[in-house]
Amino acid sequence: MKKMNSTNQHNLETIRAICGTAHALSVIGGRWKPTILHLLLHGKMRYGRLRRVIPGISERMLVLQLRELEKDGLVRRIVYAEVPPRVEYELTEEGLSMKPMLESISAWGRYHHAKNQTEQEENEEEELAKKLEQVLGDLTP
Amino acid sequence: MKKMNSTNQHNLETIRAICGTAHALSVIGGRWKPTILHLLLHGKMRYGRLRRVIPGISERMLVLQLRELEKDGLVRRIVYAEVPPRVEYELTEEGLSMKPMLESISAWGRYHHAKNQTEQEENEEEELAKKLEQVLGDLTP
DNA sequence: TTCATTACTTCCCTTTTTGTTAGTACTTAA
DNA sequence: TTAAGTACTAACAAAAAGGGAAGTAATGAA
Repeated sequence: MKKMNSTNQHNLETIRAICGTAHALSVIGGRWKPTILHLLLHGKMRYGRLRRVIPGISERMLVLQLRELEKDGLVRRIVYAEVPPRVEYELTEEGLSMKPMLESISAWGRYHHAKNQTEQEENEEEELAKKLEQVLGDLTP
Repeated sequence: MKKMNSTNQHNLETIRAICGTAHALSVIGGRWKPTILHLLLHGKMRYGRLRRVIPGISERMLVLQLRELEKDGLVRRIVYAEVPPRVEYELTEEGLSMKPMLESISAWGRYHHAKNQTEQEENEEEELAKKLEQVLGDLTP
């Protein structure tokens, strides 16, 4: 039997209500949402094109994430009554209002990623040096 | 400056932006991480105090998220050789460098949360009005 | 001796998110 | 008649994230 109101859900909602950050993250935090939003920042796009330019996304996920973004008021879905069907997606005003935030996230992410990579390399070098020392120590007792 | 609007260049920048964003989100995206970071922005804190001031967090989760933040170089763990034990957590330089990003996320989150709440209320009002109309219609045929 | 304090760790389970695969409706072109 | 294009939907499976409860070690106080 499932519990009707999981602690998980409750915690999530509490945190979202308390903290703007948590709310924002719950809105843009899906696996494919940053990608979709970045693409739509440059203009509207059809469903099929989104699918083709996002490498590795499944149709299910694309639809799911688009629906959530729509529900959150960030994306507008425009359906043309044609055959074959044509559906376009574009950012709403609210979606566009995310631009500064998205840019600051991206900037920090790139900075941190680069920094951590060099640190990791340094650590690897250190480890290598230690191993080398050990080996040399074993060889020259 | 020359005109450099090749699709290639554009794609490259999109990918960079997405990678940066995805990396950042993977670092701050845990359920309790924004809360922890927000608290530590105001100064160092002991483990027990963190646990007490974060409502609803389990010890398992607190430790898990702190360990991840530490691994990502955002938080420093300071252990004092005492009994009973004392462990303090504080942001590193890199952790502090998140401040502008966290603020822009929080600001947008609050803005969006507020806006969506009023919209939801308006929708509820509309629904109520519709229902009222229906009822009145039924009563006065 | 037993209890309290502190900062964890372990085990097991539930919930949430993401992925895979197949199928739908409709029309035009070959 | 069959295939191709479009924008989905449904059913099921796997993986990741999160939660609950109990246990640990060291020491001093009652």
